[in-house]
Amino acid sequence: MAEQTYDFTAIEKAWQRQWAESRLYEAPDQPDPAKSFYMLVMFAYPSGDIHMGHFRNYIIGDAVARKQLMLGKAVLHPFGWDAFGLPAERAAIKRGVHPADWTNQNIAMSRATLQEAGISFDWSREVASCDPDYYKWTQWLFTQFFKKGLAIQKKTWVNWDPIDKTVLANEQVKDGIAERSGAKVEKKELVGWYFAITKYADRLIDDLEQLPGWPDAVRRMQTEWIGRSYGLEVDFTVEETGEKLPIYTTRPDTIYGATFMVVAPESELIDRLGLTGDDLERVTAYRQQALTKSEIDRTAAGEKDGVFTGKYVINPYNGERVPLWVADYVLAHYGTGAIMAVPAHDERDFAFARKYGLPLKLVIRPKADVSLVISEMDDAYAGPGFIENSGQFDGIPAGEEAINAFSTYAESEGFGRRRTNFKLKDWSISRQRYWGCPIPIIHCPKCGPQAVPDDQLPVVLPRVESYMPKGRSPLADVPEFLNTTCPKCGGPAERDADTMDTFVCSSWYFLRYIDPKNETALANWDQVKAWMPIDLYIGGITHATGHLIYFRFFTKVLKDLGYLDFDEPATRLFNHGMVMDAEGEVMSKSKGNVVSPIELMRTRGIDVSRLAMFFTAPSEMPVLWSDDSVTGVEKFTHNRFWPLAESYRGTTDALKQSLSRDGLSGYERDIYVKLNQTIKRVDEDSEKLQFNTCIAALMELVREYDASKISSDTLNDRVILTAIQLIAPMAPHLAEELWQRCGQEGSVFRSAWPSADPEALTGDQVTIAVQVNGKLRDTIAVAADAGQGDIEAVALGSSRVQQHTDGKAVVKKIYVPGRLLNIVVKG
RNA sequence: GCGAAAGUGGCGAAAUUGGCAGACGCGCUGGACUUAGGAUCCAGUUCCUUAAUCGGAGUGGGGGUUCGAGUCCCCCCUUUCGCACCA
Repeated sequence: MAEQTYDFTAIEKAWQRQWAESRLYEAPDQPDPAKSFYMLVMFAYPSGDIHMGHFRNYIIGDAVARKQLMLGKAVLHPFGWDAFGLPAERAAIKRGVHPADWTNQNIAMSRATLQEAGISFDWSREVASCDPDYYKWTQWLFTQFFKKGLAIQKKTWVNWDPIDKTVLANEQVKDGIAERSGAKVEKKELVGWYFAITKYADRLIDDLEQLPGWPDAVRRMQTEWIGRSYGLEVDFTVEETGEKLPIYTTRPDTIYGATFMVVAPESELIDRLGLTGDDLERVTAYRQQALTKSEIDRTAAGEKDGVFTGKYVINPYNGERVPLWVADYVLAHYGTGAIMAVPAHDERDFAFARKYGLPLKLVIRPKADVSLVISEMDDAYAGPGFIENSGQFDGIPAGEEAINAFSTYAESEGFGRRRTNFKLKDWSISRQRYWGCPIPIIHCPKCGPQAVPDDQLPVVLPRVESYMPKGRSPLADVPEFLNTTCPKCGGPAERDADTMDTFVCSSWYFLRYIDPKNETALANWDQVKAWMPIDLYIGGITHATGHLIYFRFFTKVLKDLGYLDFDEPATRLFNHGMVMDAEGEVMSKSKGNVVSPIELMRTRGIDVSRLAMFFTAPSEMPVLWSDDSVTGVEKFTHNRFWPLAESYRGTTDALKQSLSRDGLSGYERDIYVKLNQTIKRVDEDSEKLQFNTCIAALMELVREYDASKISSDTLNDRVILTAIQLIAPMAPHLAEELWQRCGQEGSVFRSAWPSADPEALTGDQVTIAVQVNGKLRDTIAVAADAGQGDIEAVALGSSRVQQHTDGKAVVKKIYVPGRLLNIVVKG
C-alpha cells in the first residue's frame, strides 16, 4: 500500500460534512431516561470571536459527549447564545450599529467558527436569548414568579453604576467596583423589581449536600455567599420615647458588655428619634456624606467614623443606659441595620470605641480564675472563656452554651427572638437599559402592577434608534411601547420600561434546549423529565456565586410550581482551568497576546490542536499556552498514529473474535495485556476528564505495538481498531477517517466503547521493589503468581540486599502483593 | 484581616490515593541516515560523586507519625483564588 500522508484539512472537512448529513449529533426528543446523557457547556456571550478559553471548554464537553455516544447513550449536547447585554449597546453607541444587528452578526461569526471546529453540538436545538420565541418564556417565567409573590417591587438602596447608568445586582459588584464597566459603585435609592431568592436561602445551602459531584470550592463559595448565621434579635428602647430599636447579634452572651449602640446611616429608625438642633444637624450632615460616598470608599478597611445622636438607649438585660451612635460601618441591609457594640470582645467595636473614647466593659474571662485587664488590651478579646459581670449568667462557658441561655431568657421575657440571617440579598433584576428582555408588567394607576397575560406574550422589545444611557430606561421614551391598557380594568396604563438582568435569561436556557421550538409551552415537561438533570455541566469558576446560584434557584421555584420533579439542575459540575499566554498572563486584545484557536486549527489541524490542549494539563488546571505545546502530539499523530491503518490486515470482526491472555504467548501476550491496561486507563482517566494521561497511555501503547511481532491477524487488528476507538473522543476526525480506512461500517461514534478484559490486566512477570529499612536496594522480576515465600527467598539471595542485611537481624518483613517487599533489620 | 487550594527536573506534567518519585511529552546531549536539515530513527537526560557501576541526597523550609511519606499531622515561607466591616 502506498504510504499516504495525513492530510488533515481534507479529512476534517469531509467528515464534518458527513456528520452533518447523517445528523449524527441530533438528540432524540424523548430518550430513555436511564440511557440518556445531558452534556452542557455554558452558552456563550456572542462577542464575535471564539478564544482559547472557549475552545478548551468546548473540546472537553465534546470529548465527553462523544464517549457517551460510544457508550450507547442518547446524548444531548446543545449550544446557544446569551445574547442580551451591555456590550451590544456599547458597540451600538460606538459604531452606530443597532444592538440586534451587532449581536446577530457576532452569532453568525461565532457559530461558523464552532462549526469549523467540528464540535459535536446539536445545532438543530440552538437558542438565542434575544429571540422573541425565547424571551417569551423568560417573560412567562417572570409572570409565574410574580403570581407566586417571588417577583416583588421594592424601593431600596441599590448598587448604581455611574458609567453604565444602571442598577447592578450584588453579584455584579466586586470590591465596590462594577465588574463590567469598572466604575466605583454608588448607593442610590430606587424602585425596582426583585426576585425573592432569600426565601430559598436555606434550601440553596442545605441542598448543596445533594451535590457530591460539584467541586468543594464552588459549594464552599456558595455557602459563604449565602452566608447563613444564627443569632438573636434584641429590642433596645429609646430612653425618652420608649420606642423599640431592635438589634441583631450572633453573640448575645456578650450583651452585658454593650457600652454603646450603632445604627446604619440609611436606617429610617433615625428619622423617628425626634432629633433637634445641633444633634439633628450633625447627624443629617453625617448621613448625607456617608450616602454619597462610593461603596469602595465606604467599605475600605481602616478608619471607622460616626457621630453621636445625643440620644441614649436602654439595654433590656440589665437596664443600662448606653449612647446611640450613627456610623457607616454598620450595614443597613443586614440584620436590623443596628447593632449593640461590645468593644471589649469585638474587633470593630473596639476600634470605634478607641477612636471616640468610648468605654470598654469586660464580660468574658479567658479562664475561670483569670480576668483581662482593660488598660493592657490592644485588641478585642474574641476567644473562649467564661461569662463574667453578667448577673445570673456569670460562670457559663462563653459561646454556644451561653448563647442558648441568653437567647432563651430574652424569648421568655419577650424582648428578643432567635433569628436566622443571610448575607444573600434579594436579586435585583431591573435594568435601566435597552438591550434586554422587557419586564412583562403593566402599571395601572387604579389596579397597581399587573402581569401581562400569557396570551399577550411576548412583550416585544421595539427596535429603537436611541439607546444612550440616561439613568432611566430608553424604553420610557417610546410612547408606542409604553402606553397600553390595564389587563384588569381596561383603563389606560403604562408598561414597565426596564429590562431584565441578563442573568435571568441564562437561568433557564438549559430547559429550552430540550424543546426549543415549542410555541405553547416553555418546553414539553415530559421531555424535560427524561433529559434532566444535566449529567455534566462545564464552565469557568467565575460564575460560582452568580449564575450557578441563580439556575439552582430557578430549578427549585419550577419544582415548587409543579413543573419539575427534582431539586437540582446539574448533578456534576466541572470548572475547567483558564487558558493564559506562556508567561501566565490573561490573554487580551489590549495586551496583544491573544492566540486564535481558529488560526491554530487551520495551520496544525483541529485534532492536533485538540490533542495539544488536552495533553498540556488536566482539564481543571490552568494552561499556559505556547505553540510549542503542539510539537509532541503533532509528531505522535502524523508519524505514529496515522500510519496504524497501514498495518491493518482486514480481519472480519476483529473486535468480536474471542481473544484471551491464556491463548497467547510471548510478545503477543504482552501486547494484549498492554492493550487492556490502556483501555482501563483511558476509560478511567477520561471519566475524570484527565485527558492528558489518556493520551500518554495511548502513546505508550502505540510505541510498544510492533506489527512484525504479531502473527495473529485478529490480535493485530484488535489493537489498531481499539486504539482508534480510544482516541476518537479526543481526535474525532482522525479516528473517523482511520476507522473507515480500516474498512469499518458506520461511524466510530456508533461503535461500542471498548471494555477491558479483566483477565488480561497483569503480565506474566511483575517487578517487586525490595527495600531494606524502607530504602530501595534492588528490584526483582518474579512470576506474577509467585508467593511471598518465593519472593522473600529471591530477595534475600540478592547481593545488593545482602550488602545491607549481612550481620544484622531481620526484625520483620512487610510484603505488598505485586509491588514491594520491605525487610526491616536491626543491629 | 478571614477562608480555601497549591508548591515535584531546564519546562508542561505523572504517581494505582501510604508502597520503585519524575510515566508521557517538550527541551537539551550524543549517535545513525543524509548534499542538506529546524525531517526521521536510536540512545541518554533529577542532583552530587564515579570511567562506569556502587554509593549518597532529593517532591518549598523545619519538625512529627509510620516498616515505609510527594501523599497523613503540626509550625513556618511563597503563590494563586474566594470573601472582604454580614455584628
